[in-house]
Amino acid sequence: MKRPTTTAAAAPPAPRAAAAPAAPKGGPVAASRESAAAPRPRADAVRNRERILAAAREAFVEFGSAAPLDEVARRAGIGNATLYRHFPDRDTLVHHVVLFTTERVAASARAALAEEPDAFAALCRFTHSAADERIGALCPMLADGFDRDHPELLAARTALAEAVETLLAAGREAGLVRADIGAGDLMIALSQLSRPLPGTACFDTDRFAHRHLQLFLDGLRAPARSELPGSAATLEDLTWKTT
Amino acid sequence: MKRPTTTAAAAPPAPRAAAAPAAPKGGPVAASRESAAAPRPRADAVRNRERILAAAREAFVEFGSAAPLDEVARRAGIGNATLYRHFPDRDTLVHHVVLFTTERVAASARAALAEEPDAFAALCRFTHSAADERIGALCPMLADGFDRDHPELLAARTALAEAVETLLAAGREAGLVRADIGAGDLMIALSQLSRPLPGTACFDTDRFAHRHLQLFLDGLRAPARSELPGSAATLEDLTWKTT
DNA sequence: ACCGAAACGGGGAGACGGTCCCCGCTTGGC
DNA sequence: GCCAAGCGGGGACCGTCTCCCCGTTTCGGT
Repeated sequence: MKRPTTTAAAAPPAPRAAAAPAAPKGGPVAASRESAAAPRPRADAVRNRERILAAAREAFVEFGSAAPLDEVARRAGIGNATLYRHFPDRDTLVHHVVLFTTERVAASARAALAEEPDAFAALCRFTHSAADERIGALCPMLADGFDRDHPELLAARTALAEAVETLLAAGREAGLVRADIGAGDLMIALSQLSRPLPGTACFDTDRFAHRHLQLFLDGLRAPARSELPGSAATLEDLTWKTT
Repeated sequence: MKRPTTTAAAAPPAPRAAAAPAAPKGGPVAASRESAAAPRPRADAVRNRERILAAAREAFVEFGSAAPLDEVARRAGIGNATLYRHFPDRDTLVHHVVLFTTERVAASARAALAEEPDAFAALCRFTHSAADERIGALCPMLADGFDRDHPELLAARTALAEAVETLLAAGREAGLVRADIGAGDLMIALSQLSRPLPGTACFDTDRFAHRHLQLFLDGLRAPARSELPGSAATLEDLTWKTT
């Protein structure tokens, strides 16, 4: 859960070796001039990059997106200079953490949908694994200066939205999920319940988070046991927010 | 919080009129020397004191107990000097906010218990009104330097604990609340769901909070719809926490 | 095994933001 | 109508975070 060793999480800031064969042998010197600025990054640099993203994700969930960067570096077990070398400023780091997390959560939604035959079981599996993936790290996206409309993010967010909506729709159609809730309701409550209580790195969040998520999920089952105040929260309700 | 000035956090900054008749008319000058320092506070001072407590409660829920004090003053609609005059340092303010909130939440628990015939309805009423009372403002109590054992707080906390336990026990005995949850589970989830999402003073928390609380409450009903991981959280689990 | 270059870590200057005090003005209360 | 308690704004101090500099280590190719 804490080790993001799985996929090639995001577009690396150091342009990857994608264009490797682009440089013809004939002119290695000329190749180094412009397009072929892709000297495959060192193994330890890649490892550190992933450690930083994982550490930042935890720290952002705990302290918000204003978490001290030196603290992030400390948790990642690296020097602060290394952090700044990989991500020149805070905005860049936040951007990549959000992207990283969005993609991982979306992947877990698709996996749940594909692998669980029961629609409600799929919803449960997604919910618990999104908590483990620290979906709360997406909250900085709602903050003021964040570039919500960056193409990379837009794509990732759309994919996530689609997966979650599908998951919920399946549950509703199977008559297993009450009809008066929206994907926004799930995402908000999920973020809230999986966050550590403020000022308390101390007692382990996870022990309680999964209990309370399960209780919440029990409340989502059909038939509904009560009437809800207000109206269902859609995912648009989350991204819009007019400051 | 950072400064261990904790010692005197107790003394009420504005000695109330408790000792009002202590000053005999015969010697008003002599009276001002020591014991009778209880000149009934002015009406506007009392009003400001309450505004500060209310504003601080909101700010602490939103930013944690490290919220900028100038921000608290701004929300209270007063100058910062007035804030410091009422509460000489942050610890004192936090102390009084926690006390204030604890007492109000406990009162609402007792009211729910006394006035609602149905045990589950009482639990619902308490839950929603605790959210309105910003129970999340009690979280600073879990922070590092906080003097949890101050007599005033201890009494208030005990009263709150007793009321909540009674509320839950009534629900359990009536067979309306599942048996595998503790008061700690309720209080934690309640705090979490009623908190604003970080970095977002923007979209109104309350609109969603009550929906999600209601969903959570639906999950608390008997019969239980699932088996919970871990074990029930007691209220001791909340106050202990060994840093 | 060796070498060059890429990557790393620690320490510190600068800047930002929060705390808290000082002093002239306003307002409540007798 | 008096006067003292209470108020508000502005600013100096100070702790903290950011970000850069430079000597050292480690990777990866030959």
